[in-house]
Amino acid sequence: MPARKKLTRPQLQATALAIVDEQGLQALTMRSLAAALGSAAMTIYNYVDGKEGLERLVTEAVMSEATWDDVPTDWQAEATAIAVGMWRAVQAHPNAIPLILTRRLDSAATLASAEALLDALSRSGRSGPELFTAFRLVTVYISGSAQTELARPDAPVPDDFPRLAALATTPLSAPEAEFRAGLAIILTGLGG
Amino acid sequence: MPARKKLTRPQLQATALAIVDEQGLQALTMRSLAAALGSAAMTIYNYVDGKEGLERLVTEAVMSEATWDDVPTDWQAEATAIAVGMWRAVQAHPNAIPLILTRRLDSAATLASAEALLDALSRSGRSGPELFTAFRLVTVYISGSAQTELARPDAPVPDDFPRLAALATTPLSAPEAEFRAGLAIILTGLGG
DNA sequence: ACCTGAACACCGTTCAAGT
DNA sequence: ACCTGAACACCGTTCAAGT
Repeated sequence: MPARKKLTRPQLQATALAIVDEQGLQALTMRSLAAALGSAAMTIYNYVDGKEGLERLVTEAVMSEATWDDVPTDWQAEATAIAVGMWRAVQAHPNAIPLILTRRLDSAATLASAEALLDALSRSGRSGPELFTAFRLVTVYISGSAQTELARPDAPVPDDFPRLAALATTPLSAPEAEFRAGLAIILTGLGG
Repeated sequence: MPARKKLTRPQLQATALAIVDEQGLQALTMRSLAAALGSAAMTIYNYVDGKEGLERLVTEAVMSEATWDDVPTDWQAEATAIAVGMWRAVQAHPNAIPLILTRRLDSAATLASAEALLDALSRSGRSGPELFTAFRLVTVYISGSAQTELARPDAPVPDDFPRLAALATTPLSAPEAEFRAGLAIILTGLGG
């Protein structure tokens, strides 16, 4: 009588993401996930390759949420649509952002978005190293944008930095508008 | 007879960074740092605000290494020099990159670089929200570039992603050349 | 003031035993 | 095959005691 599988990977994935969304990244442990699923801690190891595999499950879940309208347009509009789709997926799970920033993103879902973006960028006429540079620029911008707070320190800026202090008082536009504005500059540089 | 200070913050900082550089991020613990300094684990708490304060010490150490030549030139050349200086500081400490990506960078050293970059960008004629967007774009590109591997998955790319597969075989230019190429596109978009 | 060892409440993971 | 509890080797941090 071989033991039946008690859980499924999608089940782990959904529960793990829920824990991260609701209680933060540090609340996701082998033990907490197992408890939420009503099983023993060691059971998780039958579905996932250790803690790192569990974290990969979370980044996959986030990136697979990326969607965009696929109406045929010029390459800039399409690249924008895909980049915004990926950005929105990340922003929907702020607690997972440190994972997105530090883990390798090579799930099928992420690769599909990357392939679509690459296709759009190739229609700018680039190929080979130039295409690679353009692709890297846009993807780096997407992931880097996840960490918006980098630029805006939350502690008061010392007086010796007048330009930063002035920046701290300029009104913010909405996060997505800000993301689109930076992206538009990149696309201009790419020959928009 | 009040107890004398046994350690100094710069001493902690240098030792912590050395541990990260030589043994990786996971090797930096309160206990390992204390042992390297010949004192008890709890002593560290007299110099630093817990583990998070210790990590801040490391990011400060890395970012304070950023330098650049300050010869008067056009704003694009100056922005490039500063950005490359920051990029080099980060690349010199690859094991610290996850910390750089996820921790708030508000040490005086980082703010000084940011102020200089902002000054260069303001000479493009921008101010207010437009200056903010330009600044955010460049800083996001710098930090995002720390994670170069994002774009290039190390596992073989599945056949359903032909463009990514093709990209995986295009020759790499040197990392700094790649960084500069992307930055040049951004500066073109900013009206180079 | 600053230092320290012991103890506490956690981790991820190994191991041996169950079905 | 898959599940599980106990145990191991760690963490960061609290506490009480030293100087």
